[in-house]
Amino acid sequence: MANDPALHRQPAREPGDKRAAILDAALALFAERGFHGTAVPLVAARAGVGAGTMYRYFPSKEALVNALYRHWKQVITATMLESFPLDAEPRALFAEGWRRLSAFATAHPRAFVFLELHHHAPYLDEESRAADARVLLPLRAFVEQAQRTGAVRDDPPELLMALVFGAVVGVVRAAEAGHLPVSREDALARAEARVWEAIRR
Amino acid sequence: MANDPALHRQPAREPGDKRAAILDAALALFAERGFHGTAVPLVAARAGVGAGTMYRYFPSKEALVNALYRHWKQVITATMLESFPLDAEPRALFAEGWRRLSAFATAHPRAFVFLELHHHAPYLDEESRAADARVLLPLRAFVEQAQRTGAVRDDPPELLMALVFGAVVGVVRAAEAGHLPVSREDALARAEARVWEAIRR
DNA sequence: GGATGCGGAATGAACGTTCATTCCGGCCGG
DNA sequence: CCGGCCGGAATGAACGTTCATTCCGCATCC
Repeated sequence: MANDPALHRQPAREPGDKRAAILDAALALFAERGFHGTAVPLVAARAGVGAGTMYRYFPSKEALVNALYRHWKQVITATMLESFPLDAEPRALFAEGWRRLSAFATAHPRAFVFLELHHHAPYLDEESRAADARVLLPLRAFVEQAQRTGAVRDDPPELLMALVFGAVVGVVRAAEAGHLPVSREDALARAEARVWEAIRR
Repeated sequence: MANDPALHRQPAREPGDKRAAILDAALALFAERGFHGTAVPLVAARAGVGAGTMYRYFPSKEALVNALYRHWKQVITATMLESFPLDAEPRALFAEGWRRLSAFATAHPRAFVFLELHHHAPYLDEESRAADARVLLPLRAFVEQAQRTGAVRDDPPELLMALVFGAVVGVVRAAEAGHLPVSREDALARAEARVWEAIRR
């Protein structure tokens, strides 16, 4: 920002520098105050740019929130799916999936809250909505495979996924609010064992 | 609403009539679009009253959302706590608590979503925040009692509660979004058995 | 090598719109 | 008739967005 002397000594103007600053500021504010509760000039101030500069990088506030949503959805999708050990045992598969989701929530808590808060919001466009399916479909396939081997209960896969993901969100939000007497990592690790008991046969 | 001729022929003006209409309209709109995303004149139109009339019943938009929050928090608190069979077995206690929460979510799905969405929002006042503790503290006591009898795992009670409540929210939201191949009641009933497995010793 | 001027990025004051809130003329029950 | 309640037009503040202007690094020229 303006009080950073380095900016004056070394311009260090990499391209995308400000774009990243805007996305970062928008993530924090949208996660905390919601889309309608966040004024564009406020995002600009937090990003350390002028209000007009926002519109050099994003054509509108809606375009900004969509870009942000897609960016983090893409990160969480890659985190969950990249080189997943498909051939592992169901129990190990669940542990690995949980571990990856926990790692994302721990590394990027604001992004996790943001994605959860803006899920299916009316100002997200088709492309952003479609991004959801890209994670959910492979996950559903894992559940069905685990059910076929008899390791997981025969409830509807969507129900089990809603239950598991809901539990993760509940624990992360409680940790974020400071309601838990243990660290987020510790809480998520303990919850993993509990939730596996919920879905295993 | 405005196109109901009965309103003109028979005033049928019970006291609190319009107040209830306003609260009902606000519930639907706040649950769907959020606080900042909902314009006051829109609430008035949906309630079938003039924009100015809103301010005869609530001094401000903030006062309206606080009244709404407190009303439904009070309803869910009464639903959960009233004449609870304290002396029952832990398994039956859990079943009854789950049944009551499910009944509330089924009877008032918009209120359930609204309460969840506005939990700890910055425009809620101290009184509204304090209402939360009135449900959570007795529930925590139940968990601790069940842990003492050895029926429930010895994880932090807050963690178990976050996990259970998160799972309920996850299932309700999935049902609300039409993502489940079974009805909300059916989904919640199946999930009850699953979640008990998660927390029982 | 230093001065000059150019081009695009950045800026923030200003614009039209939308919002929460106020105000007032009319309407309805007594 | 009259008094209170009501509706919706009016109001000012705040919003998203635009645009005339400034700023800055670099190439060019003397």
